[in-house]
Amino acid sequence: MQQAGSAARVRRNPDQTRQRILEAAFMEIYRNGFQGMRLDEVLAVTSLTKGALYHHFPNKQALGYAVVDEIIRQTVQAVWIQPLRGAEDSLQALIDVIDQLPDNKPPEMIQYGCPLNNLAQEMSPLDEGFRQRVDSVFGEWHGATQEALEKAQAQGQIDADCDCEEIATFVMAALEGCIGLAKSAQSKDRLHVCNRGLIQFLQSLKTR
Amino acid sequence: MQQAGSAARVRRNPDQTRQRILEAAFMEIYRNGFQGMRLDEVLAVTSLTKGALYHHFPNKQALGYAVVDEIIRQTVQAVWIQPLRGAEDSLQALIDVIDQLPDNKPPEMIQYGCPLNNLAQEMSPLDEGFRQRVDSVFGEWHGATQEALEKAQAQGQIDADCDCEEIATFVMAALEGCIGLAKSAQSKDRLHVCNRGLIQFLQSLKTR
DNA sequence: ATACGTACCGACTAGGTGGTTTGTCAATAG
DNA sequence: CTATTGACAAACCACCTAGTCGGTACGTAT
Repeated sequence: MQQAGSAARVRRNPDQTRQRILEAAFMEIYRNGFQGMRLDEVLAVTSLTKGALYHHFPNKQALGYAVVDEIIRQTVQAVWIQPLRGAEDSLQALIDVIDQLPDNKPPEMIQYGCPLNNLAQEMSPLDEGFRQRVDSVFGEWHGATQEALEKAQAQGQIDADCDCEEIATFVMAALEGCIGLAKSAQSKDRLHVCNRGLIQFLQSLKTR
Repeated sequence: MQQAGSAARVRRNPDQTRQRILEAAFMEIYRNGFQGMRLDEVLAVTSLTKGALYHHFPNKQALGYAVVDEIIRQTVQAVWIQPLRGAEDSLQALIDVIDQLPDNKPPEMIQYGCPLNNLAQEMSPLDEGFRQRVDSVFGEWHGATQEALEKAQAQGQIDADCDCEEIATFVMAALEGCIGLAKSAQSKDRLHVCNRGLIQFLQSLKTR
């Protein structure tokens, strides 16, 4: 028995410590923005100290970058990219993901919006490093969406003269806009309404 | 000759002083967000002092509220609402405004996005006062868009079974999404692509 | 057992930031 | 001309916050 207090954190586990910092930082950024995140709050949540944080990250900016690269990117992959890969009816899969969005991650999504877009809007004009990382995640998402549309097009579900790359861009934009409007209204119903419009658009692409 | 320095600011003009503070604050908020706006920077830009600012506004929050109520609201009216009122072909007027957006306010719109949506995304979860004011401006915008669509519907341009209120919501959301994506890519071209998608959606509503 | 490097602690610092206060001068009323 | 109020100046304060630094304890190789 070498220590009395904080018995739970058994021994040293630097990887887990780093991960805990990342996840706490993500939540703080999600709620308050990057500029609004306070390192002291991250430390309070994790029950760590300045020493631990600055051992794992050289400064606040690097912590923010790591949150984008390691936390947000994975979330986007899980929510938006994985469900499309391997779906037979990829257009329907896309519609399903959008349709089920309001019920998948409530109420945080309504209250705080999309973590990726939040950072994009806050930091893009202020910090080129953030902008590039966020844009890179958008790029992955865009690629998966485009692929899904092209597959549907190859199957004859979508008009052959549709530009799937442009449509994928618009779908992403519209979706972020829907989430953003719902957030500013703090209303899940508004998200439903908005998403219905987006699905209506996707339906309008179908060959008849 | 009662004073040597600062000869330009002729005499006292409280209304103009207040307006200068508001406009400088707007620009700082537009660039850095509300939390990122520094009062000292507003004062430096206006060549005023703390005394002047706190004479006209009780605190930073009230200044932010006034920026929404007096600056941003007017801008939205001028850009989005006025062009729709009184147009004969209101659907085409809507399309025109969207289409000409990238060339109307460059490059600030690309770099910093939509002032209204920026504040919505940053402050909605953090400050209910901001949220309500921003939501109210969105409401005015929504109303004008809905009216334009309903007028087009009454003229038989749009399918009778379209829900113009819902479509208006989606159009606003998609537009904000387009601007946001363009901002995160810092690319005017991306805004063009996105807007094209939105216009394609509006065209798809037309009766044939 | 010893030595060394990694992981982490926690007090401290420097600079920034919203807000306060006291004072000064212009404008206007009497 | 005088008194009063509004408009602003400028120094000041209390607090916050990112970042630093010397120290300590764990883990492991030797």
